[in-house]
Amino acid sequence: MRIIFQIKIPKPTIARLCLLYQFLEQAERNGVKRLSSSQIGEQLGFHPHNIRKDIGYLGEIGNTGAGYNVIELKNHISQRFGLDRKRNACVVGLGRLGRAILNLDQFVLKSYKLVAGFDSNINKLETMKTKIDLFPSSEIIEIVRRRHIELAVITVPARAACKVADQLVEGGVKGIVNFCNIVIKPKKADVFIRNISVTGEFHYLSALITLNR
Amino acid sequence: MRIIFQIKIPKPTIARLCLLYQFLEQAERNGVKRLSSSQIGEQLGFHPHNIRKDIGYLGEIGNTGAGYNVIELKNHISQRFGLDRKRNACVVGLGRLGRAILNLDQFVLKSYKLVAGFDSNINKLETMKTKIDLFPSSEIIEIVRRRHIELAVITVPARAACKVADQLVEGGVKGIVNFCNIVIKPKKADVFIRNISVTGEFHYLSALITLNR
DNA sequence: TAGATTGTTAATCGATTAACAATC
DNA sequence: TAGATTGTTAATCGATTAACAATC
Repeated sequence: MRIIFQIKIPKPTIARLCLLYQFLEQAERNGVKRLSSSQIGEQLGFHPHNIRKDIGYLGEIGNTGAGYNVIELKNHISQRFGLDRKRNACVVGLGRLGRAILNLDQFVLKSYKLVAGFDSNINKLETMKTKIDLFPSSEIIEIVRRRHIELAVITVPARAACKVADQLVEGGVKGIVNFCNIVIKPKKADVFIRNISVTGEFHYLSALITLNR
Repeated sequence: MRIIFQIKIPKPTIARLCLLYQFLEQAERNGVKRLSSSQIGEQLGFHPHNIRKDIGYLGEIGNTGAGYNVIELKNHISQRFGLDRKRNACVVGLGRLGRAILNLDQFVLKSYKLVAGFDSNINKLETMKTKIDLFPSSEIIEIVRRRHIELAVITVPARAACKVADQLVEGGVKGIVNFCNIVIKPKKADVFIRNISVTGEFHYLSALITLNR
């Protein structure tokens, strides 16, 4: 028996295990039953050492000599990382991108449920067709609180993004995916923000290409 | 005078400097002329030490005692990372998300130019209204080659993503933003892939929330 | 059993933080 | 000049890679 609860998992490990989780879902759909650390490393582009070490943080065992059971391993990650919990989410800013995300189907969204969409343009809210409830942005704090929304996607124009983020956090949101072309930094230690934009990703790729790293 | 050319820039540094670049653009728009490492660190959530070290890799100097000139620093990053080069890009998969990206305006896209959209559904190509030239997916390799496309966004259904990526790379694409719910690994050392999905980001945020890291 | 593959400790490598002299 | 802030070296910290005993 091992003592596992207080061990701190490094952030790079968390990121890799999330990737591994997605990979295991694929594998499961394809009917793969077992995978060894070297097979996983091969597919994901990591060293097998690294995979084993990462999995070691879960405090759970593969089968010595026979690799990992795909479903078991997947379940361990989802339990440890809280991916098995249903979480409510919302989208703020219903331009093309926001509407595209609001229309993702439940199969793609997995355990996340979109329970609200927000936009500052009230006319837009009235004319839009969607199964998800829509509200004016002025009601963000209240609705987030009432519907226990933990996660949010921001797709408003850049200048409005910071204010929206503050309101979401005030309502109780703990995680934000910010798709605006702007860097938002969390103001509270228990709130996490991912700043993602097509241009930002293009910049990073351009840098890698240029430096050939 | 310093010898700077052969110094290898660590990946975390590249990522931070890309973030810094975006931040400097904001600052410039807001009329900010100078920034110190502690001001930058404050805004971006890094230690000033780290900022200075990172900037040090550019082999260029701030003003001792007076911080960094916003425009100069921005230019150094863009030159070193090749962000000043115009690069052609394309979008493969013209569902809602793909169309949203295809319609991003040039102000948001900065130095990147979308020069082609692809979809396997030819009817869709004929009925879509857009200023960007559209082609059937079967022509990816040819068009990518002919139009010197370096960057691509993939927004096709997950099962088609790998094949699309292979074709893009064969045509000469060097950087891919994959928005599918699937992990694609680059098959050539000089090709870089960013796997991004709303669900994947939600997973990572959920893990951080659950582990409170 | 023999081969394969894990889990874990140790060794290396790299990145972050600290400190301080240089200097505008 | 004095205060502020950089650039850079050194010290610490953390993560990755290597190696190997344990074991299915």
